[in-house]
Amino acid sequence: MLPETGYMSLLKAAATDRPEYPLHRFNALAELTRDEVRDLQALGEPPVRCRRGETIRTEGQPADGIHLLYEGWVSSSVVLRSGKRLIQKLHLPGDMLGTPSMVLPAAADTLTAVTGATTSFVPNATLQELFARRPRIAAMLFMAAQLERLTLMDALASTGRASATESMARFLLDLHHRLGMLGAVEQDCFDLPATQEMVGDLLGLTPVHVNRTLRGMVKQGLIEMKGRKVRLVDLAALRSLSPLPVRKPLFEPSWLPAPSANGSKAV
Amino acid sequence: MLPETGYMSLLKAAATDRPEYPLHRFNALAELTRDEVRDLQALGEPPVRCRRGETIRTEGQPADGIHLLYEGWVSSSVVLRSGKRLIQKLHLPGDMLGTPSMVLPAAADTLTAVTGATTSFVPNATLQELFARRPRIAAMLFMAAQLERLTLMDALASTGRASATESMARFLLDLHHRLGMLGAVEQDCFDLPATQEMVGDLLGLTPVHVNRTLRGMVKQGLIEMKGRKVRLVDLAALRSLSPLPVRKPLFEPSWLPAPSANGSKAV
DNA sequence: CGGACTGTTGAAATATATCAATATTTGTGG
DNA sequence: CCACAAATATTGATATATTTCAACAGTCCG
Repeated sequence: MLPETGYMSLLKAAATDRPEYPLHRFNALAELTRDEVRDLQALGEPPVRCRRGETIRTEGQPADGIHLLYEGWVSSSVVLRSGKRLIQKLHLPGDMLGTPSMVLPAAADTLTAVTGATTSFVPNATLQELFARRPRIAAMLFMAAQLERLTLMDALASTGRASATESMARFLLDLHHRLGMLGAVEQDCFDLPATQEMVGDLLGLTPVHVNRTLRGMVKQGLIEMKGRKVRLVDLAALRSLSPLPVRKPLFEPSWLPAPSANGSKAV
Repeated sequence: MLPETGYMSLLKAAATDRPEYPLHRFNALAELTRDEVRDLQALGEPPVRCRRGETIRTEGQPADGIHLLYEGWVSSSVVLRSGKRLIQKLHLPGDMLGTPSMVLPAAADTLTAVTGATTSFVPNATLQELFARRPRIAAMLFMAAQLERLTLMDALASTGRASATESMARFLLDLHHRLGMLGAVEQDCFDLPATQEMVGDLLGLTPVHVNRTLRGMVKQGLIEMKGRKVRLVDLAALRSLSPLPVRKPLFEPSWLPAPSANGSKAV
């Protein structure tokens, strides 16, 4: 019972000193009301901490909810029949993990902590309730799903059709952009906790070739690397290498429903 | 003004003799009430017919709505910076086209009719109203988006990481499955109106290599081809070639909201 | 301190792209 | 219905990016 006690104490600590769920993804879509913020912050169960390499959820397991990522990096991966692993996405804080599996009896992907990570579980029933009570948040979740589709479409465009260097450029620019929104980029320099093997599984390349590609880009003066820090030296050149430009989603789409009136009091 | 008259008469004809929008995608998720069916059938503007090769909507154009596909095949494509074209998906009847662009100021993809096709436009404002009025349909649309994400994830798994033959097997099995739901498959034989170049743009292969791959599969006895008809001769072998199994979505997920009570009268 | 990951580099093998030429099909106007 | 042009399919020879295999050097972490 020893592990249990550690887990319980962690839960207790989280309940009293709960970290904040980053809402920048929602804020990019619309200005949230105070009630909406409160609802979203209270959505999940108490956040749980897991260590690097730990599995949060395994492909094929029954899945009856999603996970909110509070802190850290988490990968979403699938194993192909050939035995190869495919990483579909590297999730950053603020992402909602595992939503595609909501329509399946079992989880479609495996969620693994790339760094230490804090996540919070949200049962499907809770989401159902939110959908019925807050049509505006429902619409935003729908839009978030469409944004994820766009991301996947762009990934599809870069993988297979583009050269290794082009794919890599896109990957680095995407991270640069997403980490930038979290304030984790300084002078175009950021932490890349993924191993080269992971990057390979993400881009559809051999780890060996990932290495050669990165070294080549360093030699060309496109990037600098030191340990697990990367600096994008020549952003312009990287952008012109990338098969697609980074997308700018629309701010406050006109067709969002009005905020619901039912909150703690007025709105 | 000549084209206008043709267009107008077509609209009028459609208004009186409107074709049905295939709802099998929704029916796979939940049993629709009569009111829901009525709402969905009345959702779009009068359907419009377009001919093979015609463009329904171009990438970069302002997009303030989506398209329901009533009949025919439509491709969704993007042009990369390199000039290469990427086809993201071949849409079949019942699909909703262009939803990812709802979160963007301009369309993310170009919609082109692969065969003659009938589509109906749905302004974003109409969808907004539906979201607010029918939370259950909103939830189903959300789930449909998640299903599309799964499809894209699988496509990502097959493109770039799998061999040409494996990708092709998956592509053919996917069509076999989707066309089957529409009743367009007889004895594992179906029409494939896409050119080999299109298939190449879809799988990330050269048209030349698409040809070699198909011919190879014929020689191996996996498939048969005659004109633009394909027959999947050895389904078992194709399935074991495919990098991922075809997914079976969950029927009637328990967390769907209850149908709204407001029907033909009150709102 | 040592063992296990992780990164780096080289040489050979291979799947796919590219270039090019010819056959076949499809669509269109007479 | 035919004839003709354009689009599409087919096949061969060669080029190339990436993989695979293999060996070794760092680096992390208990």
